[in-house]
Amino acid sequence: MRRMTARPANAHQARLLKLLRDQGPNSRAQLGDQIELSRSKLAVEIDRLLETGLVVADGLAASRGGRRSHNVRLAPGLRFLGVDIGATSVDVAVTNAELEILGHLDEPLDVRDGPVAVFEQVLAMAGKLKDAGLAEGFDGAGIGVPGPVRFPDGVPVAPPIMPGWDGFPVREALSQELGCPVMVDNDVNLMAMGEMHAGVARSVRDFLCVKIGTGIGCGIVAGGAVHRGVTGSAGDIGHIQAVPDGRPCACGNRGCLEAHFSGAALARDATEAARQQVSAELAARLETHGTLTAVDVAAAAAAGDATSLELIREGGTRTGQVIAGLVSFFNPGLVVIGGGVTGLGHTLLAAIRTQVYRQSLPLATGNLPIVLGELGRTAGVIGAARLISDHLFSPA
Amino acid sequence: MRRMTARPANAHQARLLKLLRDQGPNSRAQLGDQIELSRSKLAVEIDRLLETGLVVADGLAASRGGRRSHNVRLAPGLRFLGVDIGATSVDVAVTNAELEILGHLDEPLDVRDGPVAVFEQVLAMAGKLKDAGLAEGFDGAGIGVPGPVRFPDGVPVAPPIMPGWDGFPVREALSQELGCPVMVDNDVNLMAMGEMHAGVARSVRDFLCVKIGTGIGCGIVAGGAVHRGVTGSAGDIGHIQAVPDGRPCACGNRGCLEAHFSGAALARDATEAARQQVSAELAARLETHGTLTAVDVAAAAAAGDATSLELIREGGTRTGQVIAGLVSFFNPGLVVIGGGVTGLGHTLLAAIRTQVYRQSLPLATGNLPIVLGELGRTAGVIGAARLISDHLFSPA
DNA sequence: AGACTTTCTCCACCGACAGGACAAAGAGGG
DNA sequence: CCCTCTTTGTCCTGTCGGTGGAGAAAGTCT
Repeated sequence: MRRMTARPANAHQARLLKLLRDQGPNSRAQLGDQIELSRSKLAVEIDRLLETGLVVADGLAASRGGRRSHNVRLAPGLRFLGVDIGATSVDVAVTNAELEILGHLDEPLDVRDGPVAVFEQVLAMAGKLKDAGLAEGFDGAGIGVPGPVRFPDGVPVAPPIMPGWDGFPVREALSQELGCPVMVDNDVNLMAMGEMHAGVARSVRDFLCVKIGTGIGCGIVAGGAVHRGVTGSAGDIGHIQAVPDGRPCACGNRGCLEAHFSGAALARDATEAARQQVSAELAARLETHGTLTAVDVAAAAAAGDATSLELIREGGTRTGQVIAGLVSFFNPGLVVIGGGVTGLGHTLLAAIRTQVYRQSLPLATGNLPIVLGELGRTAGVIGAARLISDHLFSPA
Repeated sequence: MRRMTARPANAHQARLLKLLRDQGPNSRAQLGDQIELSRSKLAVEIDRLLETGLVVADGLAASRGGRRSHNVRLAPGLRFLGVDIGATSVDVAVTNAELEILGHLDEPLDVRDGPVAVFEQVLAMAGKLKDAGLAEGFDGAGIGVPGPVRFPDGVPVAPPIMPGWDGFPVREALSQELGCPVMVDNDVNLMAMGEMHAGVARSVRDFLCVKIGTGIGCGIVAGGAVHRGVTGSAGDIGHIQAVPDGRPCACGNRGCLEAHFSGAALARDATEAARQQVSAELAARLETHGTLTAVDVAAAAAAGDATSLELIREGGTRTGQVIAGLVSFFNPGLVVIGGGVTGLGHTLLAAIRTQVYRQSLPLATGNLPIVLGELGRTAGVIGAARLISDHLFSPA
């Protein structure tokens, strides 16, 4: 299959492509209702898009009491690759132009193995998806990495948990390997974009997306756009002080949020509790698995283990303290909680909510939903596909 | 004088008006260099602006080796009123269309007297400036109030320190009284806009502006635009918890930043120190003035009083702790410190800097200036004038 | 079958804009 | 003082983007 080469020639075409992406097949009339453009002009632009091959005819729609409309849709052969690299696992998915997931793989991985090893694995996973017949090639790829990224050129900068990645030209290297345009961003930002595109944050223009996995980060969406900060490190809330003179953190300070609550901290606390025989439930799991993770704590809590519940509640409270400050500062319309620890579910959510509603100003919390993400581990890859499609569906 | 009635008819005219506002008189050629428009089209738009009276001819400029250029400038009779209402004082200034201050008054005031009394005073001050021959009327006014504002309609909402203002239609009422368009915003946001227009934050697109006065607030500028949050309360950092189980705060919580450091807290601490005879310097000032304010602490510190220095240092450390979190979160390119306590100067600044540089991530602080505001108490009124001019210089 | 609706296309007209030609006004050199 | 070069500003024409109306195409409903 010939890969996508054309780009929208102007802002109107870009707008139309994004409408078709977000809403699927549409008739000219439906599109005309949503765009400030006369029918005639609209027809011209759609004809041009049809010529480029980005858009194809999609049969007749049902009549609404008059002449039946001719639908158009994005080219069905377009394929985006979404990659979400975490600290200990990676998700790779193929989507069509409407950002629907056609195939999704996840594998364990150690990001500390460095970019070369990681990309070998990622490319192999992409190859598997191709071999399964889901794509013959990719028109674009979005990549999320667990650290700060200099966004314009797609290069990680000084990532604390990714030694060996500093300055590696991710965008350029992958673009070369895949033979298509690539965009790179922080994994948390992509999760936020995913939830904004297809999750709980649909149509919300100002919100925070807190991702609690191995570490803790926060995607910031202001006015419908991701705020990345001047060096791409915005949202790095894991090292905000949550406990004065608290636990030592890898960053050199004490009391960082991440030192007190995160996937890694929770696993450590649980192991400690198991070893000290504080919790029989956890001790049994340690015996079985040889090591404990957040998943074990979630399972133990679900089984009613008091120690696990207390660990989750305390972590939620710490996290809630920090989020409370961010809510006062940023005044979002929504807070989304996601990431690996989402399995901790409503115990965690309740602790966070309690703390935020107690500490933040009533005006800021009055109508503030705090909810779990809706997309789970697909949020990142959908966000990645969204990132590259936003790029490709903009005038060149 | 006939007041401004016209508004720019399109985006080009708006762009030209803003260029003339920010750069003063300009020739067509100079304007053409900064705008993506052909000379012919540019000339047409300028002619139209000349017809409306918003812009006037301003003589010939010096030759640059060829034909001398005909300058144009914004109508010299345009007048904006900038009002910055604080908790205990009010600033009122008149500017021309280039936002240069032609006259400036400040008076003490108690915002708790309610909107009616306050506006009576403000209108009287505006009248004085008129009587001084600085204006015959106003083409627009910007108003800053010390509390959250529902921005689109210019109404304070649930302002903690402004009982009696909740829901008062400030914009509508003042527009009626002054007979000109009015825009209302939080005083901190206006300070940020002022420093962005004419102060230290010129040409910075992402920065924080921390105003420490009676209370503490923070203006947030993201991508060159003020972020106000969904309910207009963004930047309300005074009630972020700075000290776990710290002092009780008026908001009902404990350990709020504002309870530990602000103009009001500092005055209280100083009075306490004077009463307890910890500081002879402060005790003497209490004797003389009957009451102590931040100004007394600043003076005592300047005179070498150890207690005052320590109070400032501790306050700066607390503030720095909170700012450190915000810096990690927002990753700004600049932090501006301003407000009434700016008089505390470099002792305060040093304490804040130390804490931020210690606690925030190196990537976020690596190239982060933390500086005092440059405009002092004019920042608010310049920001207010800027606010209304941005509004008036946009297509209707 | 006829009336009404909805969708889409065609066409004439308008305004936005670019770019070149040209005029005006100055600098500088011989 | 004349000539050339430079810069600025105006005028004119051609092009393109875009609107809105007329009308054809293709339905539904009575």
